[in-house]
Amino acid sequence: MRKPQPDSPTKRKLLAAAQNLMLAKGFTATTVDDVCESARLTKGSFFHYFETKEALGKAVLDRYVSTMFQAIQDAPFLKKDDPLQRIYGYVDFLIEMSRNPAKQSGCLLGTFSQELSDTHPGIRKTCAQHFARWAEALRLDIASAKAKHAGRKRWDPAALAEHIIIVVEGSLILARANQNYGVVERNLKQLKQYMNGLFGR
Amino acid sequence: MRKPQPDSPTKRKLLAAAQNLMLAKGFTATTVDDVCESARLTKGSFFHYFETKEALGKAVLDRYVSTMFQAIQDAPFLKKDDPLQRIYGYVDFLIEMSRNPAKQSGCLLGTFSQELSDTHPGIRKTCAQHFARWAEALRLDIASAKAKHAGRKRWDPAALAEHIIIVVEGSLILARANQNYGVVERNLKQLKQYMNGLFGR
DNA sequence: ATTGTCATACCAACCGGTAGGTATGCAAAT
DNA sequence: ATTTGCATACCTACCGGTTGGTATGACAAT
Repeated sequence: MRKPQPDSPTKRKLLAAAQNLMLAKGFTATTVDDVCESARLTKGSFFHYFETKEALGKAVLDRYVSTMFQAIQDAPFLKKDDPLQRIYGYVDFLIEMSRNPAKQSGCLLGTFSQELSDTHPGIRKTCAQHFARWAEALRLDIASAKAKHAGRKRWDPAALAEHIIIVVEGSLILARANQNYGVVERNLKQLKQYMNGLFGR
Repeated sequence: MRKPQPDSPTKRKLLAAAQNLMLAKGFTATTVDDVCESARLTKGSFFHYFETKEALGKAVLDRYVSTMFQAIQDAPFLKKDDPLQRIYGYVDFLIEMSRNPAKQSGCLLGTFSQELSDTHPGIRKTCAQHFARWAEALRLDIASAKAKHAGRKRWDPAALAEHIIIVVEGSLILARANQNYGVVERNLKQLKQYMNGLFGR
C-alpha cells in the first residue's frame, strides 16, 4: 500500500519545488502546503513519497549537493593536467557561478547548517558530512598542487580547503543581505590573492 | 492602554530570552510562546511590549548588534595608537571570542540575513545596514593602517573590511555544522596570513 | 479478449495541535 | 482617576500528518 517508487517524475517535481522554496525561505518557513501548491499536487500525494517533512529536507539536501557535485564534475577546468590550474580553475568557476543570476540563491548546505543544527541533529550531521566531502575533494588537488609548486612551504592543504569553503559561505551571506552577489566575486578574488602567497607567486 | 515603557526590566528579559532562542533556532522556529516560557511571562505581557513577532526580531537584532559593538569598544586593543595594531588586535579579539564556549552560538546578523532576506524585507535591510556599519568601522582603521604601513600597495581597504566580515560569517557556519568552533580560529589565522601579505610583511 | 488481482499514484476531506494575535480584567503605581 | 504591567482566556488560520477512497496499470488466469 505504501511503497512508492524511489524515483518518479512526481517525486522529482516535489523535490525541485521544495529546493527552490527552501533556498529562498529556509526549511522551517517552507510549509508542506507550499511545496504541494508549487508542484501542483496535494498533500496526500506528498506524504505518499515522503514520510515526514524532515525526510523531505534530507532528500532535498542530497539532491542539491549531488547536483552541485555533478555541475563541477562536468566543468571544463577539471580536465587540466596541472592540479594548481584545477584549483584556480575551481575558484574561477565559482566566480562565474556567482555571476549567473539564475544561481544567485545561496547554498542550501549553509542555510540548513545555520537554521537546523540545533533542532534537527540528523540534518546537521548530513551537512557536516557533505562539507567534509567537499573539503576532502579540494584537499586532494591542493595537496598535489602544493607538492608540485610549493613543496618547501609549510602550510596545511586541508586548512586551505576549509578556507575556500568558508569564504564561499560567508560571501553568500553578505551577498544575500545586500542583495548583491558582487560580494562573492570580490571575496573570491581576495582568496586568490591569498592563494598566490601560499603557492609562492 | 498600550504605551509601554521603551525600556523596562520585563522587556529586557523578553529580549534576552528571544536572543538566546533565536541564536539557537533562528527566527522562524522560535515561537512567541517559547520566548514567554523562557522569560517566565505570558503572551499577554509579551504583546504589551511588542506589536508583532517581527518587531521583536528587529529589536533583538538591534540589541544584539549594539551589545557586540559595546563589547568591542570596551576591548583593550582599541586603545592602541597604531591602527595596524588595532586591526590585528581586532582579529585576535575575534579569535579569543571564538574560544569562549559561552559565545559559541553564531552571529544573529548572519542567521537573520539567511533565513529572512526573502520573507522579511525590513529585517533584511536592517541586517545590510548593520553589516555596512561594521564594515565602515573596520575600513577606517584599515585605511589609516595602510597609509602608515603599506602606502605604496594598491588594494582597497573597504574590500579587506568586507573580507574580514565574510571570513567570520563563513567560519561560523562551518563551525556550527561541525559543532566545533576551532574552525573560526583556524580561518581567522589564515586571514591574518593574507593581511600580512597586504601590509607587506 | 476478458476478467480478476494486486500494487502503486494521487486526491479531497479531515484531525489534533499550535501558531500569532486579541479582548479583557485587575492590581499597583502615579 | 488614569495609566501601566501583566495575566487569563480566547480566536482564527494554518501547521504537519492521516484517513478513506478512487484511478490506473501490469500481469495472470481464463
